[in-house]
Amino acid sequence: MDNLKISAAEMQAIKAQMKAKGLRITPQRFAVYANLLHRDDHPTVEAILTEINCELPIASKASVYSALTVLREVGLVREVLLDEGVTRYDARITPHHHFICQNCGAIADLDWDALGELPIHRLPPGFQLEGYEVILKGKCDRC
Amino acid sequence: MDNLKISAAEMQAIKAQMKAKGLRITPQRFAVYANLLHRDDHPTVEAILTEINCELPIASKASVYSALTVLREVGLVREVLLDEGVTRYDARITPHHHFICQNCGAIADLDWDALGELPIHRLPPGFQLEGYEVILKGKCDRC
DNA sequence: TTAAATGCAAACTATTTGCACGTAA
DNA sequence: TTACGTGCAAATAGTTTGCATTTAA
Repeated sequence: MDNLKISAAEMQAIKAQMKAKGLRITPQRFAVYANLLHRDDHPTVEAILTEINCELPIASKASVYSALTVLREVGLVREVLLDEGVTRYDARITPHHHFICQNCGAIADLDWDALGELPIHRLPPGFQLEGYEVILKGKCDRC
Repeated sequence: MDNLKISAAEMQAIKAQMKAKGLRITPQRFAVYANLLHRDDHPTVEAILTEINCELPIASKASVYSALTVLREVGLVREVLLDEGVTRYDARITPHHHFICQNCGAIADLDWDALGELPIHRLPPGFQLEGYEVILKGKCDRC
């Protein structure tokens, strides 16, 4: 059912999270969410599809899109707009920033407290701030 | 040739900028760049196309894509990844941040110095920072 | 049992490409 | 004059949709 080696306990925990959001547990949805939880490379739909179908076919592309849509709707995953033309997904929903390597394109998560509180001097009048995200660019450790 | 009312002087200035980058001046390229310089709504290709062809047809969609590609290559315009599925363009190349209204989707520029210097506590070892951009989310003045 | 999810294929949208023709320098 | 740009149409890539079939609860 799944090419990840996860304990039964963790499997239950993941399912519990999904149930708590009112989602029906299907093998496809579980595979997508579990896969996303176990990687930190902000994969595209294509990449998720390849990994979960690696050993034996489990989900179609349409189902991956569908699973991601509901998972996003209930707030278990979010999409990241860091790449041209493709949407990438992330199951890490606690606030954090992103570092993009301009050499190899790698995307690294940056803990929220790696940056201090953002000093906002002046927001245009009438604007209400609800959140922010910083995108850092440069060279990663491997480049 | 163009539905914008710009002075001959400004026209020359724009052409000079393009020539300085080694670009051949064609009506299509000029229209695209001049249009982009005169708006601040980070338009999509579709929006640019509509505006420059508003009075009389001047450019095809392929030419707008082509113009944007060269303009981007020489650094006169940049793309902004703030929207799902579409690439938006910006002729404002000096560093600035973006505010996205989560209600109406409007994208507003935020001057660089509206925010203070970003306090970077700890960057992972081996990472070299070259620049950053902040994306703020909330409600704009009209919502 | 049954409302909801899946899979497939077709539709759609954004973008790219190939090539004959036109034009800026 | 000629290398380069344009326009059109066809190709590609990412994503969405319609519908018959299957399945989780």
